[in-house]
Amino acid sequence: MKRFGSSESLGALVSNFPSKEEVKLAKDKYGYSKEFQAMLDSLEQEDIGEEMSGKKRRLSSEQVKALERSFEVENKLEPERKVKLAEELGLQPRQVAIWFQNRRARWKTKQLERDYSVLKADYDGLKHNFDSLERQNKALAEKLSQLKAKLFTEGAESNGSAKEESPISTCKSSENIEVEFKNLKTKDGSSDGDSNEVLMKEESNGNSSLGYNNNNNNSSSSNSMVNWFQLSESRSVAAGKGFQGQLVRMEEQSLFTTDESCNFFSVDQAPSLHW
DNA sequence: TTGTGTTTTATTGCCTCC
DNA sequence: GGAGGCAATAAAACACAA
Repeated sequence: MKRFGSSESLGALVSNFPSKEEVKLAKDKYGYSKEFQAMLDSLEQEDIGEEMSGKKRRLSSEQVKALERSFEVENKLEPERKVKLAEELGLQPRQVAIWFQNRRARWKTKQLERDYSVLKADYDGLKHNFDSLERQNKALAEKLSQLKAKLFTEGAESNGSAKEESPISTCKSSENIEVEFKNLKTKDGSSDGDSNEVLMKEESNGNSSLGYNNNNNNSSSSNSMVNWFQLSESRSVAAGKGFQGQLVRMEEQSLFTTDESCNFFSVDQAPSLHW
């Protein structure tokens, strides 16, 4: 049934046109004028010629419309429906089957294109976010080294009077850093209660899923640092997912060793993200 | 008009299911 | 082993710029 001879396929090609018998019958029945008779004869010759050459013939727009409607209902074709459709449209059942097959192939291609654009949009969004976080991370690292340098010089100045005091390590303890950030926050006039406000602002900007507000990139580094903490606090409440969520949880659970807090902002050791 | 790219119709070969 | 589906492909029909 799958394989068919050339006569069957040719028959399918000309199936939606009047047969030679039909043309002959009409001539006998209606007795055409000489001119019309000649035209019919030439048509007859053309018809035979096309049948012999086996040219493809496109389906009419009505036939295609009907097939499309049927495809929308169900893209697979049961034998009964195939025969019924073929009868309704004056086509061979095989033509209907082929049309459905090709139509499914076209649909699949389109679907792949749609899936691709969705995935690409997702990827672009994530990449944009990642770049933004990377920039922020860099700025924070720079600020941290500035603070460390400042602290070192202050320590050196006061070192003359308190030599017995334990030397300041190259990296501050996490408690000291925390105290310093708290001071910074109070200097900026912000309080803990502002954290939700930042989050809400951010979410109202349409960055609710992952994003930082990129407009913050040009703000002063102390502001960005404070914002970072505010965001961290807010996100621990908002149960952030993935990378950010992990950072917040680490902070909450005091998982930072002194060394870790030193390296935390290191751009060279950016966390690897498994997409 | 013609060359070229795209779409549509049909064929072939292979695979799976019953 | 027959029936039907799918991927790859051929070839005709069509669209369109030059």
